[in-house]
Amino acid sequence: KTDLPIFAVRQRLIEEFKKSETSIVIGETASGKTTQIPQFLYNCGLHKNGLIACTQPRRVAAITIAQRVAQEMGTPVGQEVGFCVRFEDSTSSQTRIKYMTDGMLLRESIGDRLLKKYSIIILDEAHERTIQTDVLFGVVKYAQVQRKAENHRKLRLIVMSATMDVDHFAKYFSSAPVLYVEGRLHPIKINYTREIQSDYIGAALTTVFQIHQEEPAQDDILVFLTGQEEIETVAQTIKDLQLSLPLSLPKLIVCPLYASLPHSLQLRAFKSTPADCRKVVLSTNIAETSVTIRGIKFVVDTGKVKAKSFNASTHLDILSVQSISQAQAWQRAGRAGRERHGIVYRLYTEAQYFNFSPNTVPEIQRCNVSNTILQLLAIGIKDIHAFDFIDPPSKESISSAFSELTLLGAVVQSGSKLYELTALGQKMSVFPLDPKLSKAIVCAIPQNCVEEMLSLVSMLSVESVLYTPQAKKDVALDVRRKFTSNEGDFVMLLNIYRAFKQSKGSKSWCFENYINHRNMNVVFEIRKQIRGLCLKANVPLTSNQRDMKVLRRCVAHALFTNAAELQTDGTYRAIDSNETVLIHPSSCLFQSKPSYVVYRELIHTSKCYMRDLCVVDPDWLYEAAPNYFQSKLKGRR
DNA sequence: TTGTGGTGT
Repeated sequence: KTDLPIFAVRQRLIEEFKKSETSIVIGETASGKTTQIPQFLYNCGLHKNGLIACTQPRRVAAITIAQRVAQEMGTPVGQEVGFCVRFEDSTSSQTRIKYMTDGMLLRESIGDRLLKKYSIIILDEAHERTIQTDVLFGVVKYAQVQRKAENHRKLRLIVMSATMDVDHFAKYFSSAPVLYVEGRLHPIKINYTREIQSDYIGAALTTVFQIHQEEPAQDDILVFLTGQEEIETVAQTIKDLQLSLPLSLPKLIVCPLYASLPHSLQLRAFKSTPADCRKVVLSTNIAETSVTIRGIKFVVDTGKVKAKSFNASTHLDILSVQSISQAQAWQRAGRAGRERHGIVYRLYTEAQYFNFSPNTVPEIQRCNVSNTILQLLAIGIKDIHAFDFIDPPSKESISSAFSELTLLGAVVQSGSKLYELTALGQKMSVFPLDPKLSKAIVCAIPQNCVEEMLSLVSMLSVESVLYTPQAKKDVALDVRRKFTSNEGDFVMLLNIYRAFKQSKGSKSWCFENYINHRNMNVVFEIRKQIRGLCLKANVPLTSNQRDMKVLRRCVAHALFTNAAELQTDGTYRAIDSNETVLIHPSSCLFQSKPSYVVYRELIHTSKCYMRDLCVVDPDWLYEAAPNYFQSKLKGRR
């Protein structure tokens, strides 16, 4: 390990850390900064017996890095070195170096805004600009100043990032010194197309076969595409085309890679390639940051990505194919040069590259921020407009969040631009859930159906638990028919949860019923966690197993802004936005036409569809928000 | 009559 480039600058880093309260460390992955810098600080006693936090955007990273560092220090995980992620905390009173997800540190700041148990906080992978890291920037900056003002122990901050946006970070952190650590990336040759490619999928196929015919086997290829369907189509095309190639060429092993692919199939992409074969990994942006594949020599970059954007006027999240940023293009290119020099084929011209925006728009400017705002208020930040965001969300996005939270009764306006948490909002902020789902739990308390609501909310908090492979679609739908309900998908989900519980979490039960076992286990974990939070908050764990009507009424009280009304032409009208919407064909209510429903979410594809529905009585909607519905219905023609 | 980039509490 001592041959890592970081050891060459160890002394200089330590001196700089001693000198300045805030430092910025720039270094590529594989520079060793994440594993070594916390150890340097610990070994020279700079933490003064407080905790050293090192935050990561991803759970897996927090866990595996902690394990590696513990091994290097020759101690079991959980003693001097530990990790803390949702559902799993390995730390003990001995722990001094704590790897944690940034979301976890943010949660802790609700209990102590000054984060007093930490003497050093390292924000790692800052260039990824997740919502949580962005909010933490403001929280730790405030904590540092305020701790000084209140004569608490000094808080030392270290921001670690790849080579992007350096000036932006330095400026935000009052011109903190920037320290560079050499990476270990091998040289990469970049090729652009000479002409603009109108068909990036066709261009990707051509490039893959060109590499395949000209380059030695064993040199694997990574292709960046935008989504599952595209990847499966390209995979099939490569397999088909391979049949017409000369037999003398090496065999192509095609490996799709995307997050919703079952784990066992994902693993194929990481297996080493047999001699005389070549691996082609067809991946979404999961291979940009979340996973690393060894042995990649060629990267084929289509320059496209599927990304979310938020429309504050319609309150809609839209997922669409967009051009990547220049920073993303370099991140992708870097995937080629990890073990030896690599070659990158960019399927766009150099002029197009210079037209890409230099940096990816931070997530906080692309998504609905209701949850973030609720969290900031819970931390104790009263004036959101004055909060020191490194890049603030748009005014429209913030006011859209406030109007949603006001409607839900979570906040009230207490000044021209000031908002306060209500008692309800306080209760809601206890749960690490979408605000509407937190409210559903609170609504269940007076109706005495808390246990059922915990199950439902947990089911609604994961990606779909239904597993419907295209080839076995009819069988899957048929075997799951026993769970469906004319009261809607919410009741169906509760039925599935109950059957899964009765099977004692059986994997074979899931297999037989076309249910995703991995996601069901997450449902169990979430339920256990929020049930624990209820106990801590003295929420009575009441149960009403039979009466689904009372459960649906609570749902109506919490999700009334997601209500839709049947129109005479058979379509629905979303009452909040007045848009025409349809029942998604995957819903168990697809064949029926209930007069009023609430939905979990809208997805905008070929049409605007409501996904996950619950049949409601319009009276329940009025009960929940009389003024809102009166004005909404007045506007009707 | 259909489709889900990736994370996280």
